[in-house]
Amino acid sequence: MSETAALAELAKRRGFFFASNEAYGGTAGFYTYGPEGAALKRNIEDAWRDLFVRELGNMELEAPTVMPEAVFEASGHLEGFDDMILECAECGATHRADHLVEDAVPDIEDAEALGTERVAELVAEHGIGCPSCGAALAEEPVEEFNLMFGTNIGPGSGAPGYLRPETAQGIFVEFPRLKEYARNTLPFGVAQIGRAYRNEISPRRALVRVREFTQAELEHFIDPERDRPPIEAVEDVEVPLYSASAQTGDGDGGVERHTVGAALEAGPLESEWVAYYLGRSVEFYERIGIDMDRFRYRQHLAGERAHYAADCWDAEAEIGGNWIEVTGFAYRSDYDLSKHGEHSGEPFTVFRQYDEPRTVERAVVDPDMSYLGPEFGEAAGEVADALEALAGRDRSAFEGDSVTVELDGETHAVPVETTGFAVEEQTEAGEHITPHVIEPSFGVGRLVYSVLIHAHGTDTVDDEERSFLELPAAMAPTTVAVVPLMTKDGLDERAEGIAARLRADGFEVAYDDTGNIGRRYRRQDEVGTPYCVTVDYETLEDDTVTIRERDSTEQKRVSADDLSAVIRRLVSGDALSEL
RNA sequence: GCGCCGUUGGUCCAGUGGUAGGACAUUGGCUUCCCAAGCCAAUAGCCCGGGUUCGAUUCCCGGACGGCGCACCA
Repeated sequence: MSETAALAELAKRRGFFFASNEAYGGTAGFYTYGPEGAALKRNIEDAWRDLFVRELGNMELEAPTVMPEAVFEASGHLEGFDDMILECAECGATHRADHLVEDAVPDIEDAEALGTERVAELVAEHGIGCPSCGAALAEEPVEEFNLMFGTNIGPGSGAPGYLRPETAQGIFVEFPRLKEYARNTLPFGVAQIGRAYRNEISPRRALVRVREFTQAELEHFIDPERDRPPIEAVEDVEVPLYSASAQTGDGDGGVERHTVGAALEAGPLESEWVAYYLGRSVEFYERIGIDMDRFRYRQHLAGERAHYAADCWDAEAEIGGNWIEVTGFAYRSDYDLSKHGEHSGEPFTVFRQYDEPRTVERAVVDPDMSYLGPEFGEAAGEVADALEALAGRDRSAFEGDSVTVELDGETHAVPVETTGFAVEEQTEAGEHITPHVIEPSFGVGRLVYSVLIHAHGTDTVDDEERSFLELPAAMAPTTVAVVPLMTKDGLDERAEGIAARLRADGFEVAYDDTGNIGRRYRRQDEVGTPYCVTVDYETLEDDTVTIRERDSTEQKRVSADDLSAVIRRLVSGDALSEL
């Protein structure tokens, strides 16, 4: 059985994840995390939060999943997530109509912007045929397919809304308030863990491509001219880089390991900020249990990156022979905030003070409206505006006795003394800038899946095959299982007492007294429980128990009183053999 | 979305035009002083709809779901 098939079987049987709504035939693209999976996912999210929110000093928010249409008009999703689909009546294949037109007509590069009707006309005019079977497509309608789930906000159909296709917009749209919260000072980072929705044409491969998924995103707002990441914190971190040139065959074609510092100096890393987060993320992947030998950072190819992304890398994990994207690291520049600023009319900017206030000379006017009014009638206001504009661009026009402005092809002469023209010195403390954004965007479901695939293994213990999940102790759904050797002579009562105490001390504890002891160990191995505590006859004599380690199957006897402290040490990384 | 293949207890599979069988798992009992052991018993299934047929889990059509390929993946 392939590793993906083996994991799918395990995931279903042991409650990690499974297709949703199976009682009703199932719904493609939706998965339910079972008890083990929900716990693992939560632990991974907490690890992410611990690093990207707490340790890096960022803030976290929680925004709605439904947003009004205007947000996606601004973000570009309404247009950009909309595909033009054209179906061939002959063979039934569907094609991107805009791509067909772009391929067939040399001077058209963005057919999508032309609209469906025009694209349909172009298909007919150029006699474009079906790439699959060659049949003429002239009679086929070009249809829109939007990857966003639409809904209505409020009764009726008055206010269209969409389920967000990425969590990021929930942060961007709140920027004006968030910058207030951040006391108008850059840089600051805002994180969010939440659901996003895409009505994928073809959901595939378990948790890899689904229609509802969890993202953990950080939007780090910076002043592109002044802010630098604390790169020294990560410059010695080694990162496996799969550069664009390696992918296109210019390089040696493989993954190269560099330190962040070296890769910034000599390439292929370009942006310090992206490099910083690549370096930071290594620790995260290691902590959650990604096998770093099956992991790489892949640089986007030139044609692959979004038009606003200056430097873009994906973190990819190898699963069943395929590389899947688990994180996108993008330098989004000021694209998102600028768009929301333009569309909303609100200031998506931060005031940046100059080091020293600057004194600038500025030509101003203060027209005497009691003259302009009677003289120019209803055009007076426009004349005044024209004077102000003229003062800004050509103060020499005000040197004579009269100044001439042109309005709708008509020239108007205005006596200079009525314009209130003056050159003033003004002090400017700073300017409004639109912050740039660095966005590490993690797909939580894909991380859960990668961690499970990488952790899943089999070995042989006492001639029996064993299936186990080598999860980091801190990620495991259950930290410790308490098992009595026998369910008699009071061993089980004693074990229940120990389990209760461990629970009171804050551990995720399982208690199991069914079947023989080996079976119970294997059960815990299979869901990744790192430690089993066994209560045996010696426990009754001297109050000691054994701790069994999942990975080595080795055991060590410790005092029941020390149990919580010992397990705490083990979870934080101490080895059982060194206790 | 298209094409090919598939869908049988919880899981993995066998099988059949006369409504099914195994393995593992699960539960209970016995046994057992540390790694899925053994014995006994129990629970539990033919994806959905329509058609053909005396009778369909089996054949045909459609749908849902899954795997792979193509397309798609701002």
